Amino acid sequence: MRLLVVDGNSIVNRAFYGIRPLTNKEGQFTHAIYGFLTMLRKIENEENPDAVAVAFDLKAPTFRHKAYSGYKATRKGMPPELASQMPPLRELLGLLGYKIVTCEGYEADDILGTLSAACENSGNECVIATGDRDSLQLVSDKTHVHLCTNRDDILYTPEKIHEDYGVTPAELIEIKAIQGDSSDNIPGVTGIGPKGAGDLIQRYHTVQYIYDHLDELEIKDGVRKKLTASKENAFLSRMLGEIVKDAPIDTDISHYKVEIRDRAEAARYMARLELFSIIEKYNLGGAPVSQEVSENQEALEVIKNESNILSEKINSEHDIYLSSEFSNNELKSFAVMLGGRVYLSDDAELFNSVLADCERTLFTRSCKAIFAYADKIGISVSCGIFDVELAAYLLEPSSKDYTDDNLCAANQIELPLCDDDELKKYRALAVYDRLCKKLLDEIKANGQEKLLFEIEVPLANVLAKMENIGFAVDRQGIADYGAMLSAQITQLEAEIYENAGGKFNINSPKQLGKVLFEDLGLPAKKKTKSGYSTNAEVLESLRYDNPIVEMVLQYRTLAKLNSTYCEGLLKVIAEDGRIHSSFNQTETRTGRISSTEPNLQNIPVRTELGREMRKFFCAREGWVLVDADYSQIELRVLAHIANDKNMIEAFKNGDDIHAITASQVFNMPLDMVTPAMRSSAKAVNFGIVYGIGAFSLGKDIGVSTKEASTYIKNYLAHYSGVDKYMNDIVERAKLDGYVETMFGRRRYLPELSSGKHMMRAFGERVARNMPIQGTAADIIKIAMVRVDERLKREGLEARLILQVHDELIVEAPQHESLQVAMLLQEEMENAVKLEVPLTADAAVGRTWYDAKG
DNA sequence: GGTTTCACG
DNA sequence: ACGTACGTGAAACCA
Repeated sequence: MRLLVVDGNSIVNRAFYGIRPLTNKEGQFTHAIYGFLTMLRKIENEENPDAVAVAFDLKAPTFRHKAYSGYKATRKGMPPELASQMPPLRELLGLLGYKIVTCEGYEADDILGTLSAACENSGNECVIATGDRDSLQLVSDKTHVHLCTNRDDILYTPEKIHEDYGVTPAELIEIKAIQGDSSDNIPGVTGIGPKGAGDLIQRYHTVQYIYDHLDELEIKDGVRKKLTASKENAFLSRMLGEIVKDAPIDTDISHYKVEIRDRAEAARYMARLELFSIIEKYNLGGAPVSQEVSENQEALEVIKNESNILSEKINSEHDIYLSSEFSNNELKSFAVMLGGRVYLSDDAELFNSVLADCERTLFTRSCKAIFAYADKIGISVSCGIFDVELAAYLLEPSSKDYTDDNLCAANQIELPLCDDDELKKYRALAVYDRLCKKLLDEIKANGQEKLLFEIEVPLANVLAKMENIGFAVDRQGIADYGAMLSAQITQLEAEIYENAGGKFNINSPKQLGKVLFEDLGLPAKKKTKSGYSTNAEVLESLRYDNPIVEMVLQYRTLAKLNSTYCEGLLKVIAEDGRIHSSFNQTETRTGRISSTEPNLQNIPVRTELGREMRKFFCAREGWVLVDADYSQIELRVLAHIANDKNMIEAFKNGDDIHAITASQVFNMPLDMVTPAMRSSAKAVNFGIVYGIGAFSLGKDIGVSTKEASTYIKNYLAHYSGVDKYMNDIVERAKLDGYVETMFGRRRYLPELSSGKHMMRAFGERVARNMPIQGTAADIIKIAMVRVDERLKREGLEARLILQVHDELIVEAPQHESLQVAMLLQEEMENAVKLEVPLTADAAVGRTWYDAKG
C-alpha cells in the first residue's frame, strides 16, 4: 500500500497566495479551493496512492505578519478571504471521499510524522505532499516528500536530500536546531545561519556531538563563542525541531482509502462554487450525476419532427424558447420549448417562419449565429431577443465561457436527464424558462436592460453581417510581399549564423539567449521565468554592442510580418476572395469586442514596413473604403466621467490636449512646448488612463522614476477632477465590489480584497481604467448600431465591415462615398452627448492604407 | 498546455 | 521585499 499524506494547511496556503482571487456569484471566494483540488488531483496522478489522508491544524493556523514595517511583527489569523474557504473545502473533501485528519494539541506536521512512521512500521510506503520544507526530515527509503513549489514540483528521496543539502534527512533536524526558524519560533544559535549550520552538521553530524567535543572542533573561535552562548537554545531547538511521531490518530492505513460518498452531491456542491473545471477533473460531469440526482429530476421529453404540431403550438400564448445549431450558416437542427415540452426539428421552412413571424420575445442563445443565418437567406428578424449568453456576459464579463451547462449549474438549475448524446445539447432548453427568468431578473436588478436590448443584441446583428460580408484582400499582393520578406529573412539568417559562429533556431528565445548572453557574452538585462529575456526592449539596449543584435531585431520584425500576417492571412482567405473574421462579443472584461481567425484588429500600422500590409486590404471593384476614427475618445470620456473642468475646457476649445498637458506637467508656457515634451505628455495621458505607476511611466519615456512621479504630481494638480475621480472610483469599487461604465456595463473586482499587494494594486488600476475603456467601447457600439440602421434607412449599399476599437470601416460603392463619410462621422460624433465634444475623422480610399487619414 | 514575443487600440 | 500601465490574439517553441 502507498499512502499519500497531504499537508492541508501548507497546500491551501500555497493555493491561496499563488492564484488570483476568484469568486462565485454569491461572492464566496473559491481560488484556494480550486487550487487545492487542482494540486491534489495532479499529485494523485503523479504518485498513484492507494489511500489519501489530508492533515489540517485544528486551530486556524497563525502566521507572522508584518502589519507595518518598523512595527513589531504581529501574529494574525488567516485572512478572512482564506478562512471563509476552509469550511467549503473540508466539506468538499469529505464528499469526494477523502479522510481529513486533525488532532487536538498537535500540528499538521505531527500528523504527517505519525502517519509516515505508521507506514514504515507496517511495511507500507508513504508520500507526503507539502509546500514547505519542514517535513523533509521525515524522508526515508519508504517515505518520500512531494514538495510543491511555484515552479516544478520536487520529489525528495534520501538521495535528493543529500544532493541538495549534503546531509541525511535526520541531520536536517540538527541543522535546524543551530540555524533556527523564526516562523516556527525556533531560536537556534544566534549568529549562525543556514550556511554555517550546514557546514557544522556536514562535519560533525549532531548537536550533541558538537557540544560534547566543543573544545576539540576545528572551527573559528567566533563560531565557538556563538555556540557556547546559545547552548541552551540549541538543545531546546533540537527538541522543538523534531517532528512528533506519536500523535493519537488512526494509523490503520486501510482506513484512508478514498471512497467517494456522493458523486452527485459533490458535483452540485462544486457547481454552486462554480468550479466547473474541477467537476471535469474528478469526472463528475457525466451520466452518474444524472442518475443519482434522478429523484428530483425529470427525464428530457423530446418530440421529434412533428412540424404540424409545432407550427400549431407556436402561435399559442406561450413564450418561445429556441435553441438552434448551424454549420457554415446552414441550419443543422433546432428545438423549441413550449410549455415544458421540447420539440426537435430540422424543418428549415418552419424555422424561417419562426424567425420572420415571431411577435413575442425569443429566448435563445448565440443570437449572432441566428442573425448571420437570417442575413444569409435574406430574412429580417424583427422580434425582441433575449440571449442568455449576452445576458450572462453582462452579469459577469470575467467568465471564461457561457455554456448552457455552466449557466444552469451557476444558477442552481438542475438539468433533466438525457441518455441520448444527440439530444443532450438540447437538454438545457427544457429549463430555459427558469434560466432566462433568473438572468433577466438580474439584468433588471443591475439596470442593464438598455445595455442588453438596445446595445448588445442589435450589435450582434451588425457583427453577424460584418462577418458575412468580410474584407476583400489582394491575395497576390500578400503572396508577393511574403516572398519578398522570405528572401530577406533567408539572407538575415545566414548573416546571423555567421556572426554567432554556427546555426541555431533564432525563433527559440532559449537558444537565442544562449548565443547572445553566453556564447557572445553580451550583458543579460532581464530574466524571464525560464531564462534570459530577449525581447525588443532588451535587444534595443544592446543594439550597439554587437552587430548581430540589429540583425536579430530585423529578423524578428520580418519573421513576424511573414508568419503572422502573410502566411496567416493567406490561410484564411475564403473562396469569395475575402477574409471573414469572427467578432467575439463576450470575450473582453471591459466590453470591447475581439476579433479572431484572423484577428483583424492588430494589422500593422505603426511602422512603415508593416503598414504596407494595409495596401492589400481593399474594397471590391468599383467600391471604396470609408474609414473613420475617434480622436482621443478615452481621454474625452475621462474628462466627462471625472467632470474635470480644465480638461473639459481644453477639449471644448479644440486645443491640442497633449501640448496643454505638456505645459502643465513641465510647468512651461504653451508656446515653449517642444515636440519631445508633447510626446512625453502624451505618454502621461495614456498612463493616466491605464491607472499609472511612476516606474513604468519613467521607463516608457526614459526618465527616472522620481522625475516621472513629479510629472504625475503636476498632472493631477492641474487636472484635479481626474485626481478626485481616480481616488473616488477605487473607494467605490472597494465598497461595491465592482466598477461600471456610463451605460451600466460592470466588471467585478475580487482582486481588491486580495491579501497580496501586487494583486490589490492591479485591482485598483483596473478600477480606474475599466470605466474609461468600457465607456468608450459602449459608445462605438452604439455608433455601429446607428450607422448600420442609417445605411439601411438611406437605402445605401454601403456596409460596415470592420471595427478596431475606435475606428470603423465601411465598404461603399464609389458614388456613395461622400454621403457615407458624412454619415459615419455624424453618427460616431453624436452617439452620445458628453460634456466634451466627440470628434471623428473620416477618409476615403481604395485600400485601408489609403483610407486611413 | 504554458511561455515568450509582438502586432493592435 | 517585490514588481511594475489597461485591453486583446497568433505564432513559435518546449516540456
